[in-house]
Amino acid sequence: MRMTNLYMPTLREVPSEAEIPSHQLLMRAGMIRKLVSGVYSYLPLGHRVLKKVEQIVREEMDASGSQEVLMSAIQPAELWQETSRWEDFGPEMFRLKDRSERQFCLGPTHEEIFTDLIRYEVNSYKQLPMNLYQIQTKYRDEKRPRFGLIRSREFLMKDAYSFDQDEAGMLNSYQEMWDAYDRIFTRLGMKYRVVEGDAGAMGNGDSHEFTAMCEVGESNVAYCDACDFAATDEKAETIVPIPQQDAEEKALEKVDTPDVGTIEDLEKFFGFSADRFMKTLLYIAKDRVVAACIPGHREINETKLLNALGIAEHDMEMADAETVKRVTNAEVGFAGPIGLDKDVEVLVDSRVLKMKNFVIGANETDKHYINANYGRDFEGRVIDDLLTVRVGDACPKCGAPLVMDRGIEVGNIFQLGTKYSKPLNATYLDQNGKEQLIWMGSYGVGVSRSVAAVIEQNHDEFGIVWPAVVAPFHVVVTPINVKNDDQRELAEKLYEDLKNAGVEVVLDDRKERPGVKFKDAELIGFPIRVAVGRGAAENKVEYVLRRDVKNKEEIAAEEVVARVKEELRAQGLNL
RNA sequence: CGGGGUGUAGCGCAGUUUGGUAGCGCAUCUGGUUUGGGACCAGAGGGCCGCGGGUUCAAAUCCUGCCACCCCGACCA
Repeated sequence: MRMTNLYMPTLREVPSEAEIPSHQLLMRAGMIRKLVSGVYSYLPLGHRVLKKVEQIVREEMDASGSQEVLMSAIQPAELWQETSRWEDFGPEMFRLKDRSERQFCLGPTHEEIFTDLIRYEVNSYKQLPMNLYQIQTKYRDEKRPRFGLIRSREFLMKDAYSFDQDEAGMLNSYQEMWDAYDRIFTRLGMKYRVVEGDAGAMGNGDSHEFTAMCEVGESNVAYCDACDFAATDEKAETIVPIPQQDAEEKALEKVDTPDVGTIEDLEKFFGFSADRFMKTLLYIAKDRVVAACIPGHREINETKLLNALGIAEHDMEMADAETVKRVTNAEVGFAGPIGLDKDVEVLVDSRVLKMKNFVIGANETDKHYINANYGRDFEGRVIDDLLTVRVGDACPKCGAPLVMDRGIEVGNIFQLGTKYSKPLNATYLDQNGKEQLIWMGSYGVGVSRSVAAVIEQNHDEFGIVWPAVVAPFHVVVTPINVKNDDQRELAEKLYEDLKNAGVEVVLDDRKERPGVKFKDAELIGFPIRVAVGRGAAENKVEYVLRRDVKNKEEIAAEEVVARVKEELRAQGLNL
């Protein structure tokens, strides 16, 4: 490709809307443009990268035995109503109606649609196991699209669904997908971790997330250096030590605590540390109010609370001040489990049961109880764990202190069990002629998100540093001065030679000064640059790797093709 | 959805306080010089100043309603 024919509008300045490196660089390198919030167009360079990531995913899925299909993005409401996810999925679903008012959505995921595809025609155990996948555009009306391709409302995803006879089969399929994902992200050159995840709206079995580690990531993962434990902060089980407690239960007593509403205030007021208090957090969950009681020195984990309540995220929010006043008869800051409005369900983190003689809100402005004790003074539904993990917490597996890091969730795998086959009645006849539910799994890779993740892990002050396997082109040939016949002719020759050798090469034939060409080449991130300049008359050119741009090597023109092929092979390309 | 902010040329911004010819840098076009790290000179094109109402002789500027976009918080591939 000649650069004069390539639509790659690069920008010198950073668009003000772009906050993180991948978004800024994708915009500046002329790879994407925003259409509306959370919706992007892919220009030629960006499209080539997207296709390459897609192809790596496709190859590894095919290698795993999964079969590619293509489903519509438009899905009828009826299928979603069968699993009751039409309501459960909530406002994130893009919904639309046809001319006769029939309801549809733009698919945010395809469990229902794939299950429907196989439910009438997979009838026998002989047809199982089966695994189908597609690489297709997904739609989610995110509350807050952000960070360019990382959180967009339209995105390219590979989604796969496995169908098995029983749990053992499902676990086997799950492992196969895990292995395939390891191969995919390894080929993409990613630094990633596989972490236990919370299944959320997808299912209720185990799930794992493949997280590309980087500073701007939106997921927090907790992991252990001493063993293989790793989980998202939503999922990670917390081990929370409760300090030595009083031996005897003391008498409950109401005390004045003027203007002492927060845990910090309480610590100052009583001179106790935060672990001597119990917080009572009020939430509105599907039109009712719930109270979550947790040790005062820890933070709640709303995902765990949602799971305990069995509701979806969009059905719960922190209670507003008005609601707090109504159920506690007090200003915000004095909520406690004693004397709360009787319709409020009280959930208690199990660690509270180990605490003795602690301080709680009295549901009366400027009053707290001291010496409160669970069981004697109040009760509630005890939940094992409602807390958010912290750096330094004991690893639930081995007890070593946990470490936390950020990352981008680029893939996930879910054990679905019969969550979808049951409501959709996807069954088969086993060897005994008995009808059985199909056991399912679902498996996602964020293809467009992976493009952004690769950039987050591979860039420098000058631009993108593409791994060759996903680079839009492998090589840029840069004649320094296109008016110089020697340079122009040698550059043209190298361009042809490289093309003939199967290398994806761009000839920067623009009438620009060298600085402009170098800046653009580094911004776009071609893995290899061959500059044809003053050495052209002697058949000498400059050979530079993007990942080591300061290191310039002068080589003979005859060596170029061999050197390029050698480098690209070393980076995992078949040439 | 709550809080904050911004909408002026393709990109980055000034101008709005105090109403009076719509500007600057980059990019683009023409001509010339230049050619190893985002050149220089001369000239040129490009604007529903987010949209609708209102006030005024006069609105980018004041009032008002709406919309879009961005950031922070809670959710996901």
